[in-house]
Amino acid sequence: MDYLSELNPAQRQAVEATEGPVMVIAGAGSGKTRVLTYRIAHLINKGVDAFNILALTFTNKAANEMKERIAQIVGPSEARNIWMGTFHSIFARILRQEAERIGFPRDFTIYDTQDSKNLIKTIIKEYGLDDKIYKPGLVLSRISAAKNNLISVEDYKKSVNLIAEDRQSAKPKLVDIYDTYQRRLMKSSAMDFDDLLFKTNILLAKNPDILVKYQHQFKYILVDEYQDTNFSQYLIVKQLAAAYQNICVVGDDAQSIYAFRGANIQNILNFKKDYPDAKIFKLEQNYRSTKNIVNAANSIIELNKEQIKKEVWTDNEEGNKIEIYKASSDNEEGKIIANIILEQKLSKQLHNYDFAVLYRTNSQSRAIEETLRKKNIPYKIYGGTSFYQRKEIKDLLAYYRLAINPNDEESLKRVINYPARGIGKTTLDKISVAAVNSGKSMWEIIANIRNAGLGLNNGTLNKVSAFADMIKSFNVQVATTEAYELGNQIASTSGILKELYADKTPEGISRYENVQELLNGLKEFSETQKKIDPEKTPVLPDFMQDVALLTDQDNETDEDRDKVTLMTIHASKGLEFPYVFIAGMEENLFPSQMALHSRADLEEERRLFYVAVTRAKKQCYLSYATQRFKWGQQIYCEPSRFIDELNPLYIEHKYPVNRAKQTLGKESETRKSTPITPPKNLKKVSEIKSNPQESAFNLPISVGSLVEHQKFGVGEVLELENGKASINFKNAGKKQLLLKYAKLKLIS
DNA sequence: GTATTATCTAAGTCT
DNA sequence: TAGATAATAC
Repeated sequence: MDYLSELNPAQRQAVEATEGPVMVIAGAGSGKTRVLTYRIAHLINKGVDAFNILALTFTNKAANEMKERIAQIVGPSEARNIWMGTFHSIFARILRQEAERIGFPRDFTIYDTQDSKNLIKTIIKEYGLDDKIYKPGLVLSRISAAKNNLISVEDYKKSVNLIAEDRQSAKPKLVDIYDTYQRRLMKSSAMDFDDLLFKTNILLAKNPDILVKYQHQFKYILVDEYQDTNFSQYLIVKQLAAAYQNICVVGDDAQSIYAFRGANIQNILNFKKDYPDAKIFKLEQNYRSTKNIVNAANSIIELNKEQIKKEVWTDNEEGNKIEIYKASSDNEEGKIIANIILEQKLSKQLHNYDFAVLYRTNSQSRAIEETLRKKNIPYKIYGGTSFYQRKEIKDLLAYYRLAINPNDEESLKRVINYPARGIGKTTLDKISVAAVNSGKSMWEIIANIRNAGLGLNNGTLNKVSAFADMIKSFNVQVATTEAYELGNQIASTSGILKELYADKTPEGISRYENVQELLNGLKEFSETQKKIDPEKTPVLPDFMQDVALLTDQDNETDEDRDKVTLMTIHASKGLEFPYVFIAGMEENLFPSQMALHSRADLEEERRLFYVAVTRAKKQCYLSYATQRFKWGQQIYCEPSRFIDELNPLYIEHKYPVNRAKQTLGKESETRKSTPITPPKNLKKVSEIKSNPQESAFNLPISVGSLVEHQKFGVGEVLELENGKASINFKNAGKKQLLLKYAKLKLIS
C-alpha cells in the first residue's frame, strides 16, 4: 500500500523524519492521526521491530483504532506488538512487571477517584479534623497536584511555600494527610491514578538498570496530544527518550484543555529548548471542516495571547454560517436541538450518528436527554455515571478486587456488609481502630479475627470469620481458576445476584441486567483471550488489570451505532461529527464561573470553545438559554462572551418559530412526567418509549369510579376538583392525589 | 444491627 | 433535583 502518496508535503515530511527529535504542530482537523499511524507503519516498514515502538495516546480507544489502521498496512501480527495506549495503562503495565522493585505486589489495585476520596475522608475523620474545612475533594486535588509535579511527602514537608499556603488556607495538617494517605495506599497495596505516573518516575530514577532496559526497548517514542501532558508525564518521556532521542511529539497548543489536571502547556512551547536540534513541522491545512467553521474558530483563538503562531486554512466548501439559537429555558434548548435534528435528518437523509451535542458540564445532559427521549431520538451519553461507576457494578468489582488483593481497604469496606450480613458500623469501627493501632491492614485483622481480641460477641465473630473464609476461598482460586468461572462463582456466592434478583422495581431489574452485562463482558474477555493464546488460562486478574482505567468510550458496542452522541467538550477531543451542537453558551457556565478570575483560566476556556467548534465538519450550532435549572432552582443567564467574540461574518442569529402549544403552567409538562432514568449509556436503551407510564390526567375518571394505584391498591374516587382527586383506598385509606402525577388504572 | 425518614449539599472539565 | 449522610424508630 502506497501510504506516502496519501500525504501532503508537510505530513509526509513528518512521517519520513523518523530519526531524532521531532515536533509536529497539528492544527485542528489537519490529519494528525493519519500522520501518527503512517509514521508508525513507516517505521515498521523500514525494519524497526514493533516491539521497540512506544506510542502514548490520550485514550485507549484512540490507541485501538490506530492499531487497527496500522494492522491494515503492516499486518496484524506486527501491529499487535506495538506498545500503544494511554500513559496510565502503559505504565501500569510496566509497574506490574517491575512491582517488587518499588515494594508493591504485582496485583496491586488501582484506586479510582471515589476510592481516593473515601480514603481521604476516613483519614480526615481519624485525625478529628473538620471536613468542612478539609473538604476531601479539595484535599485530594492538592495532593494530586503535588504528585503530578513530582513533589513527594518529604519534598512537601520541606517546601516553605506549600506549607505556608496550607497555613494560609487554614489547612496546616494537609501534609500529614498526604503522608498518611500514601502510607494507607501502600498498606492496601493500591495506587491512585497519579501514583501510576509518580511511581514510574521513581522506578526509572532509582533503578538505572531498569531505566536502561526500557530506554533500549523503546527506541522510538511517539506522544500524541503532547499539549496535555503534565510534568510527571513529561519527565517519564524525557527519561525514556534520553538514550536514542527518537522522540516524536504531536500536539496543538490551541487545544490544550487539561491544565486543571496538571497539564503544562509549556511542555509543548519548550520542546525546542529540551531538544535544540528538533525538527518542527506544522500541519495547517484543515481537511475536516467548512471554511466558515475554520474561519470562525480562528477568530476565537486569535484572542489568546500565548500560542505558537500558525495559520489553519481549508480548501473545503464555504458551508453554512454558524447558527445561534436563543432558548427560554434549558428544556426549551433541548427542544430546539431535537427539532433541528429531526428536520435535518429528514431533509438531508442523515443518520443519528451524524449529530453530536456537546456541553461544558455533565449536569447539562439531563435536559437534553429528556427532550431527545420524548421525541424518540436515540442517543448515547459518554461520561457522567459511566457503566463502571454504577453502584451494582462497583459492588461486584469490589469483590473481584478483594479476591485478588484482600488488603484493598476501600473494597473491603464496601462489601463487608453488602449484601447485609450483620457486620455493622460498631464492629467495623473496632476493626479499623485495631488496624490503625497495630499497623496492620484491616484484612489482616479480619483474617485472624478470633485472635484479635476485640471483645466481639460470638455471633459477630462467626459472621466476620465466615466472610473472611469466603474471601480466602476466592483468593486461593484467583491465580488458577478461569476468569469467567470464578467471576460467576463470586457473583453468586457473595449473594449479590440473589440480592439484586429479589428487587423487582424497574431500577432493580436494570441493576440486575447491568450485573449480567458485566458477567457477559467477562465471558467475552475470557473467550477472546483463549483464542489469542489457547495455552494460557485467562484469569480474573487479567480482566481486572485496567478496569479502573477504562472509560465509556472503550466500552462501545454495535448497538451504540446509530445514535446521537452526547458528551462534554473535554470528552470530544480528537473526535469529529458532521453536525455539532454546542449547548449552554452562557456566562458562568461557558466560560465557567470559576475561570473568570485569571487570564490563563479564561484562555483555557477559550481553547475549549475552539476545540468544540472544530469538532464540526459541516455545520455547527450554538445555543443558550435565558433561564436554567441549577440545584432545582431557576436561575437567569446571559449569553456567553464567546458568542460576541466570534467574527460576525461567520455567524447567524436564528429565531426559531415557537412550536404549537405554548401552554402556560407548562411546568408539569416539561419537568415532571419523566419516569425512571433509563439505563443511560447502556445497551438496552435501543427501544426508547416516550411515555410508558401514562399519567391519569386523561383517564375518564368520575366520582364513584373504581381505580387501581401502583402502591395503594384499589380505591374509590370520592371527589374530583380541578385535577385533584380524593380517593378512598381499601388498604391504604383516604388519599389526595393529583391526577397529573398519579399512575392510576381505571377499573370501572 | 437495620430500615426508614429527615436534612444537607452539591455540579467543572478526566485518567 | 438527587444522592449522601445523619437522625430516628424499630
